[in-house]
Amino acid sequence: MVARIETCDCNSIHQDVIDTVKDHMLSDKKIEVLANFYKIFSDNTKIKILWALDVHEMCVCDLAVLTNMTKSAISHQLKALKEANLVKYRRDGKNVYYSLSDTCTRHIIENGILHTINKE
Amino acid sequence: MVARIETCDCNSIHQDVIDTVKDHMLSDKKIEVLANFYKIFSDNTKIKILWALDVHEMCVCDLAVLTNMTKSAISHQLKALKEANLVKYRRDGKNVYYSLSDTCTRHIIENGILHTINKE
DNA sequence: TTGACAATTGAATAATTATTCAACTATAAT
DNA sequence: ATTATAGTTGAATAATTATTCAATTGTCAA
Repeated sequence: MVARIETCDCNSIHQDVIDTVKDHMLSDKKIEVLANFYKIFSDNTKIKILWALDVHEMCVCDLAVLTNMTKSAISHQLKALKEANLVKYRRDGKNVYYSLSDTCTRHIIENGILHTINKE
Repeated sequence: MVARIETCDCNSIHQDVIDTVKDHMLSDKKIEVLANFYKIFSDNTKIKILWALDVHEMCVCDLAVLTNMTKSAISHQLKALKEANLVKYRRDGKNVYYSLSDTCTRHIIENGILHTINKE
């Protein structure tokens, strides 16, 4: 028997509505994965990096100059993008060149722009 | 004359690439607005609320019970969703009923699910 | 094999966002 | 009017995420 933790002191809950919604609810796992996916696109730096890489592959240093940030900061961000499978890389001598690994990336960004077109 | 703050000590920057990318870059404003838009979808609670409201309009208390969170926490989240113009509300007596104000919301979520389908 | 430099890493710090808490407003019923 | 309940609010706190800093790795050239 699990102790139910009350977070709500309401009397007028609509239990039928809650039940219906629960039946149609996404799984916690799906929500978690989805939130993590959009988390990438909720950061200015990451969007900038992704958009730049869609134009041309770049090394860490190029990205640092472009964004006026340190190589370390960029490297940390690229790590997150790698873990999300959004970028790939190749080493050439001392440089590591990054590029997009997923064609959806541009669409996600463009789609977001469409939905925010009147908000700038 | 603006003092250039050096964030990079590299010698091997590819200035041609940086220039090309700069030409195709999104404006800072667009990136900002876009990041703020996706910020909404980068939070588990907000996704849960939005998905629930797509199924049926709900009062704050219903949402609190559904998500097992306090009314206050839900209310704060709803405020953010209101400011993003994603939800609308109507008062009926002591209750305030929220619903989606933008049909794009479900598409954004479903689109995200498509892109993360193999990651759960 | 040593020096130089691009890149990465982990830990510390800074910045941002979510939640809690207590006080408050709005509405309805007595 | 008073009381009860739904919802909101602002400030404090907690939790999360980004950036900095210092040290380290990998590669190349001398």
